[in-house]
Amino acid sequence: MLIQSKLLRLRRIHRLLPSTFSSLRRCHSDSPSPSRKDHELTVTQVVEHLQNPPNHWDYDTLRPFLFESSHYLLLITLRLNSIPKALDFINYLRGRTEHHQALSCVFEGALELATQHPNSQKELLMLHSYRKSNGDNIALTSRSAVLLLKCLGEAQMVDDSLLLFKELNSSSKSCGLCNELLKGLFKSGRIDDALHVLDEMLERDSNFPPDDFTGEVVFGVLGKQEHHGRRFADKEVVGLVTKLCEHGVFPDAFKLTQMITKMCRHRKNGVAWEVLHAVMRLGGAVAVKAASCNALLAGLGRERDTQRMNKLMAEMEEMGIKPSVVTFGILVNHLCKARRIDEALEVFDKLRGKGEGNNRFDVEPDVVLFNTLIDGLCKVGREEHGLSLLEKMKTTKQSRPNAITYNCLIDGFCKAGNIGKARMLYSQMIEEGVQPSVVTLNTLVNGLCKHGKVHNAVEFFSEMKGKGLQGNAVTYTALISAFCGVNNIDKAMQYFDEMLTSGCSPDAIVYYSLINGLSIAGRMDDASVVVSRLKRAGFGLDVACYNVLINGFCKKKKLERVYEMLNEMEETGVKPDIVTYNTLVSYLGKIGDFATASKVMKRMMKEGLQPSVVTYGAIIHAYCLKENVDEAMKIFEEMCSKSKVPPNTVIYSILIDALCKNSNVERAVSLMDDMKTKGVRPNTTTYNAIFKGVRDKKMLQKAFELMDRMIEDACSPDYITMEILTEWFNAVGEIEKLKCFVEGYPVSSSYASSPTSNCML
DNA sequence: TGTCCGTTCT
Repeated sequence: MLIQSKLLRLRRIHRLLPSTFSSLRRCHSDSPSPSRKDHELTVTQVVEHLQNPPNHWDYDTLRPFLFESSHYLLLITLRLNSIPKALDFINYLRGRTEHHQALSCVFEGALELATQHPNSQKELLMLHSYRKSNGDNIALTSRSAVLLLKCLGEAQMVDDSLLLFKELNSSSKSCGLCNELLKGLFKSGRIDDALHVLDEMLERDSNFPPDDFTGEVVFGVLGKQEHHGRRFADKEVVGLVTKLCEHGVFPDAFKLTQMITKMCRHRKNGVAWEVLHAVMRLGGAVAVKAASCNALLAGLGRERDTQRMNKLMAEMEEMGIKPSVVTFGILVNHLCKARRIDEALEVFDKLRGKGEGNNRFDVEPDVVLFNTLIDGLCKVGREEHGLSLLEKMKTTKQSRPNAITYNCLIDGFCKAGNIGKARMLYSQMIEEGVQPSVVTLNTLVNGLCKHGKVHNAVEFFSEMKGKGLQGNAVTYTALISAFCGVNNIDKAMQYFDEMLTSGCSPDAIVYYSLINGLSIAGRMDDASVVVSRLKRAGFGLDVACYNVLINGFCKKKKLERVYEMLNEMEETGVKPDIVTYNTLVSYLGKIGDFATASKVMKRMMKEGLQPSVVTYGAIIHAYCLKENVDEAMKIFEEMCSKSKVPPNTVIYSILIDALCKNSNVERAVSLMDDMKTKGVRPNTTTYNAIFKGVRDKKMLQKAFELMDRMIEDACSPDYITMEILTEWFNAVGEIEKLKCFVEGYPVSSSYASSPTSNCML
């Protein structure tokens, strides 16, 4: 750029009188024509004359020049080669001539000299101030205007720029000048002023229509991640792009992509859509490449807008915009996230030419595409298929498996409970020289934690730390949650401190997990301390976190803290959700405050939140606690017949428990049957409740039958189950059956004649 | 311009 403008300037001066300008002589070997030679002499004479102090200057000697071509004056000024001298010249002329054009030319010369000065910006600004305070009658040439605007723009002297622009008449305005002004205006965040200038440029009969540089400036601003000043309105963006394109000024592929990406990031898919389509409509496949379409496709994918994704794909095909491997990456990812994995595999096969027609897209799958598919397969529990793709990758040259490939598979096998295979894959990646990342670490730590192997997780983490791999907030979240889960709060706190001292930067989630753990453990004072630390770290609480705290304070019967939380939510604009209301209703029900509970529910409905199964559960539970099982059953019947929320396991469990306590075991048993027909799976709590009932009524055969059903339901007995059954079965001499049951064998007489032998299998 | 890990109440 700089070189280019210098060259332009030189060429301009060159055109005037090349051979007279010593610095140019070297690059201009033509011998000067005789007429030029004449002028050279006179110019040289004047320059020599002006070397005298100004009070010795003779106006008569100079006068002929003032009225000859203004180019000579510019040349003379340049040859003075001194800004103070040029200013002397201007001052001299200002007092003597009516010929304003002469002044303008000498001033232009002074500006040119300033641009060549080592400290050009300062010199130019000095000339600007000079003109502001002394030179009302120095009209600017268009060249002078450009030079001044450029320097004012760089100095962010926007108001001066605008004044200067206004003072120019239409004929001295040029596209280059407007571009300089625009650059300065955008740089200072003066969006409105810039749009005003653009309006002038984009007028139908504009004398200075936009050029490519205008486009570079405007599209650059529209694509920047952040800019000062106000944001552009959606309409302004679309209008600007459209109008520029109508003038034949198109964004390059990079800038268009950048613009679209930015709009999509700001959840403005609609604007991005219009912008891309404006460029497509006016510029076609020449102006729009796959990358820009991909940016929009990715945005649409994030919003799950399948319809418009399809439409855009069709348009690309129609216009001859060739999709790239990234296009397919986005498509496949979208299908995977929608759990439409088989369709994703179909797309994958198509581009590799396995489907009908050969490789009609001429696209080779890359690592990202493979990884996307493998992850998609793992997420729906098809890890084995994922493994086969891993093997396929190893046979290709351009898409060797990387850490992400292994991370997806390791996570898949962890989630499926196959920790052994996950660890094997880890060893395999090391063997193959694929460097594990912090995500690999986190995936394994989390997998181990989630399967009750917290100790192994800690061990693995230490091993990785030994290899120089630091954990991040995700690692610590997994460990903190795991230790809270086994009620080892001290260890959780210890890891939280380690995280802070190890220089790892925590995020909101890691705070949430600790607050959650502390609240469940009933350590509300500690939870409050972590909340204030979270706030000090610049984070805020989300609804889920408020819900956790409200629940914790409810359990501790600290109602004033509950209200404090609710007020804070209102102040910070965090809207209570159904969980918040359920927590409150549940608490009020438990303390028997039905009046307030019903008020809360009314408020909930007013906020547009419909009661959920948990809301019903809370009320049913409350009636059961009041030993009003009839009312509880009435609500239950209502749920079954009228409401849109069918009862779930928890609700059945509550009622079965209450009925048994009320000695209505028959009704409880019939509810168990009801669950079976309705397909609601009982859990251990349900069985524990009914076991207590049948034990109290000494219904031994029923107990055997239920034990078999419990095994069928893949529901394992816990220590409460054992407490209920052990003493009873001992007393009636059936302890062997209990042993079989614990090991997962059927016990009722309809199954095995010899339970003992069964147990030995 | 597309791929992987953590918190979420009743």
